[in-house]
Amino acid sequence: MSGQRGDTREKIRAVALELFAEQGYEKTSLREIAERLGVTKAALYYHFKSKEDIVASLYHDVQLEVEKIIAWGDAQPRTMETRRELIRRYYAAMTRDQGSALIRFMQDNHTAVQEVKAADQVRERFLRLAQLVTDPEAELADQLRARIAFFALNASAFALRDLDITDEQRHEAALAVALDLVSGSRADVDLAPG
Amino acid sequence: MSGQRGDTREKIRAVALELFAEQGYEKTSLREIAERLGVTKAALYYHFKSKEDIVASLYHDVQLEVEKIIAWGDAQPRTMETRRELIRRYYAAMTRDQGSALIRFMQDNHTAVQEVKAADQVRERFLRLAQLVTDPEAELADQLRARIAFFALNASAFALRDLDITDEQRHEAALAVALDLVSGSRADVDLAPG
DNA sequence: GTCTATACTTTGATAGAC
DNA sequence: GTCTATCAAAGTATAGAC
Repeated sequence: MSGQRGDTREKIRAVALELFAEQGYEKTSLREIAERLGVTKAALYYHFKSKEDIVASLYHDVQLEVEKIIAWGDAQPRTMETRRELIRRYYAAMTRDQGSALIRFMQDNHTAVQEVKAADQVRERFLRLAQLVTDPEAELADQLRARIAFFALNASAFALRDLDITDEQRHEAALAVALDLVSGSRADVDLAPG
Repeated sequence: MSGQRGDTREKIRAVALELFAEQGYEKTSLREIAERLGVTKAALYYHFKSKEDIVASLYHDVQLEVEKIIAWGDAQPRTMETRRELIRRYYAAMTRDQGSALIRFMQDNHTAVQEVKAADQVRERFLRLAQLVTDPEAELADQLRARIAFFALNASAFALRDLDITDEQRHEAALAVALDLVSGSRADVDLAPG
């Protein structure tokens, strides 16, 4: 109750993320967000200059998160173990607090918010992440396999939703598959870790 | 059958798919579709009872396509070769004529059109497809690996878009990775960190 | 059966009062 | 910092022309 000082903006972001993740960006109206907060639509426009500006601020958080992982990766030797650690760090980021909701939302709505500059930047960072786990000398199929690792983490919720398993079991399986994918081709089993 | 006047509905579907795929479902207005066809918005409401009804009719096509593959798979012995052939048939369906645009659109906009019953049915059919390539006795990670095969086909365009390759090269790599994923576990690889 | 004219409702957005 | 009032454009709906 104390201090609705500067946190109205944060509340808007929280409610928006919740509703966006639940029903999609376009299906969520500003009236809905405002009503949930007990304010008027116009009040939102004091804190954000547009609806897209709200979603852009959400994307910004994802970008910072991915940026940290890339910065770490850039400073490492380009070894297999670095690649595997990149997967682990991405996995950690997307399972931590709201990271999952954010990344899932971002992936789900990537056409809806196509023109947002922040979204483009995030996509660009994802590509950088993909490049970090890719050996450009490897065969195309092997490069694709490594990059698909990130999608395996993201897609696991949908791909396994008919199975009666816990979130933890799913997370564990997703990480195992992702690490497997990034670890090289099936032909060359001699790619030892480390 | 396709007389001069029965095909307005088809023209609407074609223009809608084109615009939806290009700029997304929500970003495409009925006015835009109508103008492109030289009719009024209201005319669309004679052929379709709502905007969602248009997209539902598009989803219906995808559903029929996937349904055919499932029907074939259900009639086969549940062998490894059947699973591999399921991947090939799905790959063929999504690279044939408009199949690619349809499936890509569907994947890109799956939150935007979440409440469309047809979309739910398509998602349900995808799950059925996933089950057909899954050995329920296998370890969870291996089940996920097999199911991720479909995502590898779908995600290859995004995952490799920084590489200077032809569509054919990408398709070939995607198919190779998908067949690899569906072909079983990689128990021989050590998944523990360094 | 096929479409237009018209109007209704809700959306994202702006201006100005308190 | 939030409100009221208002806007243009969107999706929707129906009456009626041909």
